[in-house]
Amino acid sequence: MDGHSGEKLLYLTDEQLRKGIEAMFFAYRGFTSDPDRILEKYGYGRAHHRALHFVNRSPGTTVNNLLGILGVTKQSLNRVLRSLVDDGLVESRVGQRDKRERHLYLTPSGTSLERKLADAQQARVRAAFRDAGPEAVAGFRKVLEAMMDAENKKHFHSLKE
Amino acid sequence: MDGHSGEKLLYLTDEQLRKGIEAMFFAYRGFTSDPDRILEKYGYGRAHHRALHFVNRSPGTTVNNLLGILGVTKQSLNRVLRSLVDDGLVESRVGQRDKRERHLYLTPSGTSLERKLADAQQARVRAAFRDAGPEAVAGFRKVLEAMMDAENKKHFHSLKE
DNA sequence: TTGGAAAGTCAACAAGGCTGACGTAAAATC
DNA sequence: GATTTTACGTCAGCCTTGTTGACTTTCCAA
Repeated sequence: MDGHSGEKLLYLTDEQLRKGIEAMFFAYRGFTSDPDRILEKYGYGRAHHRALHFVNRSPGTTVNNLLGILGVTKQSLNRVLRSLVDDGLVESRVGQRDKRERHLYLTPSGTSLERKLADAQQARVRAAFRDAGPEAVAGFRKVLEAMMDAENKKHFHSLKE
Repeated sequence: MDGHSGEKLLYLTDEQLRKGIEAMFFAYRGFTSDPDRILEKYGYGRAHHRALHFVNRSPGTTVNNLLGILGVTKQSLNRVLRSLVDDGLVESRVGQRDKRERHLYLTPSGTSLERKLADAQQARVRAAFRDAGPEAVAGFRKVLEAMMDAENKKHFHSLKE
């Protein structure tokens, strides 16, 4: 028996894993709650937020690229995208080189709502980061990245910074 | 200008906050994907997983307590709970002291499915924890806890170590 | 020139949230 | 003892957001 190695691996016990899993569950609820409240006032949902976020992050992205990032069907994305285009928050431009493609951009009102949602969400994350400190934040990022699928990790790294 | 403090607060810039937010989004997808695949085979969804998880964690918990933890309406929970009871995974016992209450327990088959789901989810979390190391895990937990609502933090701490 | 990729659309369906209303039993309170 | 509150269940209906399948149009590229 090696008491030392048992001590070192405390964070891998069933109990600790369960607590980590529960932490993800409860934290994710807080994570989405502030934007959710704003979206409700606009008659939008989380799917609209995600679309606005990633279009803002990669202006000119194609629908197909967005599908890969969001991991939903085109029918599902199209419904969300259509309402955003109809409401004048997103502009869909036919591709120059390849006219089958649609390139997506936020309009000024789209940018404005995205900013509002990001502010709300960032306020909570900023507070959490500040409270936890830089080393905790580094650990947080490290664990989250290790938790991603290979596919999602690719998308994650393809986004700037 | 203070270059030093700018350096120290790098993790609070807009870019870093956005990356933290995106990390949560992509990681949460990985986090739920393994149990989701198992649930599908049983004709269940994430809501069933959550119910099984928390009933397992607090055997004998009341419906009302579970409602608080899950943060959904009783109609929504009831639909899920009914199917689990009908399928013989959860047992609902009338309270001894207060007969209005229903106390919830996993049956052997309920325990078995919960174990299977937990194994799948824990495998990924364990691998992520192992890769990231104990200090990263501590930071991960610290940030997640700071991200929770007061209400959720209360629920989180009420669950046994 | 033709095959296939990209995009859009229609229809139908399911999970899982929600509100509102109603009923029942039991506990708590007046 | 009568009334009110609590805990739970249930019916009905609605919404968002995911799914599959089928079909069309456009248009690049082999």
